[in-house]
Amino acid sequence: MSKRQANREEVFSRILEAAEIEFGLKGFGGASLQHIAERAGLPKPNIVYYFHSKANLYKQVLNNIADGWNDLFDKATAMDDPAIVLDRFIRIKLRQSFENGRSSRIFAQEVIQGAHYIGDYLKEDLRPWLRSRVGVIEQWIETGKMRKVDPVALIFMIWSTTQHYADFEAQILALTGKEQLDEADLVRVGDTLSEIILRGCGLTPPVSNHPL
Amino acid sequence: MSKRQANREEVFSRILEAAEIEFGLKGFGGASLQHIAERAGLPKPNIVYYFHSKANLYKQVLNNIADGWNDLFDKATAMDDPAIVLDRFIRIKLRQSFENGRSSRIFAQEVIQGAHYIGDYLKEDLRPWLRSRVGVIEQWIETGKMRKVDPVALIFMIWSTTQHYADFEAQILALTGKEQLDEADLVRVGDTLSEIILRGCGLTPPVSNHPL
DNA sequence: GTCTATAAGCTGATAGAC
DNA sequence: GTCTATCAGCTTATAGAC
Repeated sequence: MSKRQANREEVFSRILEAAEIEFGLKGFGGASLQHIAERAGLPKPNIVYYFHSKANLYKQVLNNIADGWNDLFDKATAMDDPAIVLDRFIRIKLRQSFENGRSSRIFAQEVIQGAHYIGDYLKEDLRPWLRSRVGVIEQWIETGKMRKVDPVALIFMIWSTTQHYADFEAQILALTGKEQLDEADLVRVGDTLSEIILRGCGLTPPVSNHPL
Repeated sequence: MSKRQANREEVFSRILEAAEIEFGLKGFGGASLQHIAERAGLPKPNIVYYFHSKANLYKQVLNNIADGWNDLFDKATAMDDPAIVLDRFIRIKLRQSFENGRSSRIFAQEVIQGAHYIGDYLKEDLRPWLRSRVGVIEQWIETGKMRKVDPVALIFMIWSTTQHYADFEAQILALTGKEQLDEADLVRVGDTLSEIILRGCGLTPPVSNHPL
């Protein structure tokens, strides 16, 4: 790779990171190329030169986020133990919320505002993923491995409870008086969520509650 | 009340409703007084005349939303049956999400963007409310009425799972292929959430599962 | 390829006529 | 009290120098 290409990629990722921060703080409409450029340490027109338009830069940011979301739950089959799979799924999702809240907040704002830029991803990628995971849960129920619950509502439940700690971080900090959430919070919340949801599904939580 | 005052109040509420819609769709930064004025059927300067500034109009909208959030859980005491109280709390919250999602989405965007305009409400109103509800749950646990769980994490769990159906409505519709959520969905999701959370707390869900 | 300069339009807010 | 006309500043995006 030439020096020029290396520099080009470095500029690309610097802009993307600056854009991620600004879009996360103010949403698509509230963010401006001006502030993104300042944060990236570049003249404003360079942003447009590299990404053609604000909307396109936003799409790139959204794509980057969606790419990083491959969960362990992906590979689970009807053969696996639902208690272990769901416990891990909850704790991994929760850790992602604690450690990379910005991505979750950008995605949340995009969905709240109607999912106009990400609608295709939801219908073409996430929807098949959901259907296949619902199939696994239905098999767990049919084979008596867990209590009969609505699989879609269960998955939405795990998503919402874990993402809450990223999306509503400001509210949680204001309510608890903390300056930031720490590893102890992660373990405590993970234990609570895992125990309630697993017991609610008629499962026994795994003995070793590693926070992962 | 004079005719003039009546008209004044009607204009006030018309602007507030238009603002609620625009802020809900695009967030504070993305919404413009121009579009709010057009939606309200008024010239743009009238918005500023009535509400002094965009930020103030936004605060008024936020205040209106917070005022409407007094739950039945407010009046619960350690004497009450946690199964009945929590079941009702979940179903009322869920119905609010189904029927008035716009309010939830405005509030969610405000919190995601840092809760700068609503920070005082969180610290001065919602925080004491949370502390008092945590106290009730702790007494339920101490008197053996329910299993020991982290009370704060439990309340966040109920908030997040119910608000999810308002805030992430676009995602849910895209994933399920529905055009809108209906009464049957409300009952089905309410049953699932109530059963999982109550069983997870060592409680037996109430026999009659009214959606309220 | 990367920058400066600038265009064309929209922003929140105001001044002043009626 | 309500409107028209307008302000200065910021928005995205482009044209053209280097």
